[in-house]
Amino acid sequence: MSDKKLSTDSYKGVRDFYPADMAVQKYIFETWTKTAESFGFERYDASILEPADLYKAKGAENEELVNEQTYTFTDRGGREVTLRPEMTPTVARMIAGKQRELALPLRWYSIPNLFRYERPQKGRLREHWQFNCDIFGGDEITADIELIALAYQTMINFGVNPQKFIIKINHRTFLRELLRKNGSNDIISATRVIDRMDKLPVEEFKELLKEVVPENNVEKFYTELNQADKSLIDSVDTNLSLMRVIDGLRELGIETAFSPSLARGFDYYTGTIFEVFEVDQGGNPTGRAMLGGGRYDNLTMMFSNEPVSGIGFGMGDVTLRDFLEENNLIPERVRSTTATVTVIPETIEQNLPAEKIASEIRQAGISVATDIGSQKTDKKKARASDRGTKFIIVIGETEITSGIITVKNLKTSEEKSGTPSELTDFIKQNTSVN
RNA sequence: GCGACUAUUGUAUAACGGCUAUUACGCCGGUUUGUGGUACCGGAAAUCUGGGUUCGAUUCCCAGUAGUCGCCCCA
Repeated sequence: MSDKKLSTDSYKGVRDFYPADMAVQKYIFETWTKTAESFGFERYDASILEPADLYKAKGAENEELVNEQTYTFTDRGGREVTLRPEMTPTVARMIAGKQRELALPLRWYSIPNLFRYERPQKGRLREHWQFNCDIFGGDEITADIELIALAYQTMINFGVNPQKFIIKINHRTFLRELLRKNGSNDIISATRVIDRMDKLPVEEFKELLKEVVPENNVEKFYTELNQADKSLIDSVDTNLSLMRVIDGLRELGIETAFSPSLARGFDYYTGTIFEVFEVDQGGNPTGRAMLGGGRYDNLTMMFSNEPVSGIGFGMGDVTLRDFLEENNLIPERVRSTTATVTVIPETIEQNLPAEKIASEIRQAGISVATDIGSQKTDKKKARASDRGTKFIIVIGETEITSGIITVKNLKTSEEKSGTPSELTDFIKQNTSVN
């Protein structure tokens, strides 16, 4: 056999979830689900496959995204298909499809896997899972407040100290007016430049600003972008909702940081925009945004003439997981995936009788695994202990003929004998105490 | 698409250009142990691929490949 074997590596930029990884993933999904549902959000999903037109139709400004950063292929019937790179067009399609029967406002969430074709790097892979929450319709100000409160609560439910993150907030209309006031006429590219402020050295950033506002306005504009001050909002005077959103959140006990330089990349945002960042000890944002979102108008435009507006955010599992691990926020219990009870037959002949006993205990709603390996009993016990099972039951000839088995609590070394049904209470009591 | 860096058992690592390539964890087997946790003994397991320099290359050079981290872009 000299033929070349296949590599066991996963495809570039995607992950294998071995049980230990999957346990963490499950914890993340469960926390997302629990939080969204505690706000009355309903879950939806769709296929990862979408007609390529869904993304192309969004307009020329997304050309790079569609042509270079999606997985797009032709199916056997000659149709162009794309692996969904984001959830918004899909949810817009779904809403437009049932617009007549859906009563607004709607609170919907989803945990889709999304794909983008690009070079993997820290916090960015080719496939990731994203917690997507949207409120469609409803009073604009309150919807914004509620959605940001949900974003906040998500962080809290992961056990994150509020000192460890910051919610940056801004408003697209405010940004546009601020730019106009400073003499910019190309809003779209100006927004792109502004979005990079925190990434670039000051002088380099100012150089870029010269391309979007008149040179004699650069200093003043730069100062304003750094001015996290509400008086700046008033000075722009556009009758904005931004103030009311910030104040409303404060009433709910949630502090946000007004950030004139927050822009976000996508063009479909029209109102409130926000991002959540990790902060260092001095309270300064670090790294990549963990969560981001904003308000959009007329989301269903490409499907119908009846406008539906909303506000939503997305939170990726890759960045979140990095953050949780770096901050030791993944509870130890999450990592243990072993059954509560391990039944250990002494010989292979006793495997089947052991399965029968395991089955009886399972009837009581207890998770039970049987170690059907060929190792010696000692090895099996050691293995069960290493894997974190709470109880072991050794099955030998005596147990099978008598029907009386002995269960041992590995933590306390306490033992109890009896028939399987007599022992379930003992197991349950000790499990709940944990 | 552009750039920087890295590549040694399953994982993490060590080795002035020179003995049989180190150590830990994990895995397999054994002894000890109160029905496991401890301790001890033993075993399998690696220099990415192809060239070059050299008496001799894991080590130096070149190319390829792969990965990591940036840039671009950000859903």
